[in-house]
Amino acid sequence: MTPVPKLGFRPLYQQVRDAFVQRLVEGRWTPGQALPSEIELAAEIGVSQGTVRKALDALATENLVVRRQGRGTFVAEHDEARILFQFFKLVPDAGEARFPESRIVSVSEGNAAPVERDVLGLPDGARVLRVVRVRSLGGKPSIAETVTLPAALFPGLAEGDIPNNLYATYAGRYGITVARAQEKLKAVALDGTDAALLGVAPGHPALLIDRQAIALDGVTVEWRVSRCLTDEFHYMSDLR
Amino acid sequence: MTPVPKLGFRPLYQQVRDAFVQRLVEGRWTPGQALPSEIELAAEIGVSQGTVRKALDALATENLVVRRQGRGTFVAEHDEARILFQFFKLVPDAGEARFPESRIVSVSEGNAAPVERDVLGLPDGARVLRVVRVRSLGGKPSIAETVTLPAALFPGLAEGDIPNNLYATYAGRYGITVARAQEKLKAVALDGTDAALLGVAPGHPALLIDRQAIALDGVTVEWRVSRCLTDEFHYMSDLR
DNA sequence: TAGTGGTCTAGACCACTTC
DNA sequence: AAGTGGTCTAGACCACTAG
Repeated sequence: MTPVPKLGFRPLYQQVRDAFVQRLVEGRWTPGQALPSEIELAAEIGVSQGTVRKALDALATENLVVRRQGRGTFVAEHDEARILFQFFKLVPDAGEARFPESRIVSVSEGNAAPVERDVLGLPDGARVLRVVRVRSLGGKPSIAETVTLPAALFPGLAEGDIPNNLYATYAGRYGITVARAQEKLKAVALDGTDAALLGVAPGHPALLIDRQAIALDGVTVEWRVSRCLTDEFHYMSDLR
Repeated sequence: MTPVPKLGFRPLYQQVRDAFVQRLVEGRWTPGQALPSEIELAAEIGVSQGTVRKALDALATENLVVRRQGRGTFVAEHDEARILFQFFKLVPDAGEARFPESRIVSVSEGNAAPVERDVLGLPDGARVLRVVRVRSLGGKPSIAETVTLPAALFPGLAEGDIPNNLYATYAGRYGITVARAQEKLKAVALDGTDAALLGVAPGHPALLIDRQAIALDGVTVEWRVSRCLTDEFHYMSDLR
């Protein structure tokens, strides 16, 4: 007898995890909501409590849910505190991290340029929103950034006020949860435009952050390029 | 009856994990070595196999051991591939990451300056080694860096050749395993000295990386300040 | 074929929160 | 006191590697 090599083998708890992610994608479970207890979920799906536990632990590791002993398991929210911790790595050299304030410079819509289509994975002729804003840390303009979004994903966003906490808005108004982001950092000299926005001389060194934000379903939903003054701030990176 | 609040409660599997880390610190388990099987460890310590498993899984998450199904659990090594993946975040804009070559500029020993004592947690009067080197990526000088080490931890290092892969040497010759690192990034303009080392004009923008490397026992064993050209490279950071 | 880590289950008990 | 997630155990079976 030849043993059958199960090539498509995927552990049960990962299948359960995927099913749970699907519920998040579809909005059946929404941010802040309490999930059913492990026992209930296990009974519903027809697996043991331990398997449900492994699936939920995986989601907790991915910061998609928060587990609180004695209380329950909750869908993670994009509140400022969480974003500050998870997605905002620019902190003061001395003192505590704060969520930056924003001043909108311009909002526009147009046909996606080839670069934008490439980064966001959009088809020819797709339209994008472009938000340019200056963000201040401790009252001082410190970040000049351009946020590029697929217009199709965020209908009506350009008409209203652009909120300060974008990720909370993606989740709350559009049901899109940013699960992770990839950043590429470079050191550059500021051009005249950005220097003026930040109130420094042209040529001033700045940290260039090129970020792609990726939603639960793996789709890139935002391209953000930020130029940051790092005279009194630094980008924090933990390696382990 | 009042239930006793166990303030110092620490799960068994974490205590087991700590005991295993201790073996690593003491060199009873050395890089590359195969650990006893889960069953043997469980029998030796007197806990269940599941508890040993949780402890080993924790160590694997911390990149201190590597688990290979069907083969065993091994102490992680500081080979170039691992360092490249874990501790070296500067990659070419196009193409594959490579381990950089090094050219030593100077090696010196002296009394630790106040900053150095502060960063490395050294007492007054302690001595340090300072290594200045230029590292090349793809044949092009791209990183000028100063590595500062407590002389007491690395006796005789200054006399011999300074190897390219420092972390492998810390582990192999001195039994010191770098477990994690904290990096602070800034954008700066290069001064004349560094610009000359890297073959660019003074004032050229560079990515400043200020790294503290922390050993298994939590002690800071290295302070490294690197100035990196990012014209053809970027620093990769994954947020999740 | 034997030995390893990986998965899955079932059940007992503990720590924490809330009522 | 009840309900939640967290720990610990014991055992069965699976997937992978090596001799």
